[in-house]
Amino acid sequence: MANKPCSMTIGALAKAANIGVETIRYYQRRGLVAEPEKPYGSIRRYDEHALARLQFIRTAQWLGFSLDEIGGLLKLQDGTHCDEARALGEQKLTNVRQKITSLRRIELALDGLVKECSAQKDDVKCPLITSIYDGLEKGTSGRK
Amino acid sequence: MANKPCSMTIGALAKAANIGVETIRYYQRRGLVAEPEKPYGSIRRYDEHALARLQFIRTAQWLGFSLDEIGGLLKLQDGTHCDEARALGEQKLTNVRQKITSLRRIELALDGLVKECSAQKDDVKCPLITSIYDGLEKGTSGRK
DNA sequence: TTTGACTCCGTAGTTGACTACGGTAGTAAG
DNA sequence: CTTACTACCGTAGTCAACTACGGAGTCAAA
Repeated sequence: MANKPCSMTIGALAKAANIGVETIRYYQRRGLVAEPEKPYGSIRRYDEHALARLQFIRTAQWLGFSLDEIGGLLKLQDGTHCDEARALGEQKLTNVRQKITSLRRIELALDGLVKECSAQKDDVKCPLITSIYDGLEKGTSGRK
Repeated sequence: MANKPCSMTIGALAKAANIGVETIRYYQRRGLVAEPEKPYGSIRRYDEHALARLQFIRTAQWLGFSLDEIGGLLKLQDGTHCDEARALGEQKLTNVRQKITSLRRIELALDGLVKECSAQKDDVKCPLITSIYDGLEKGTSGRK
């Protein structure tokens, strides 16, 4: 479990995480990733923890969490407020489950649409579009 | 197959579609819905076609399409571009499935975290949070 | 006919998540 | 030591999708 010191500049970190430097700085301002100490008259250095955190953020983001929510998730990390952490975790879990349910409905709907689309040959109307028009019974959602 | 004229003001339309008036006007500016003729010195009236289109937009939005993409879908309406529509649908479907997969991984992780957290209440550290970092192998993530 | 709600329209503000700019200061290759 | 990159930092701009504002016109009930 030993690993090299692995200290990088913000540029190298950005490259490693496939994120823009400015974006990292933006996350720092938002408090999502820490700014490491800056040695007097020198430059900040980042390690693989910073990288892991950036990757976490990207993943969570892709999953549909906002940066604010991700901030909440990340607070689970310091472990100092286990109860709070658990509450947050539970909340997120509920949230995640809702998202899964919602996405599954969407999946079903899209799958049906695409299949109908492939099935129809030289019809005048595209079933995908007509179906969207006809409403396809979505969940309890308005938008987003 | 006959239906009443069903002409509404923009306010009534908004209410019927459960959308703000300003949002409708915004869609008009974006070219997603048409502005009906305005009788000299009077007010525009909207029919059930306008309503259908608004619902189409909302549904498509729920399916994960952006307004630009929706504009694209609407241009395919004549039905002669079914293949294109299907391609768009398939793309979204893939996207949705990736999200579901990832969310299920996070669901597992969160579920584990919460359970462990309840199990050992007054420990100094929640030993589990780190596993969010390790546990999320995610797919090919960039973002969004 | 008055009054109050609604329409019209252009423009401007908001939110979330970046992305760019510009000046100064550190760093690394030759 | 010079030169060419970065890094640092604050501030400002962008993009999508709204949302609000203000003033003038229109409609409908009392």
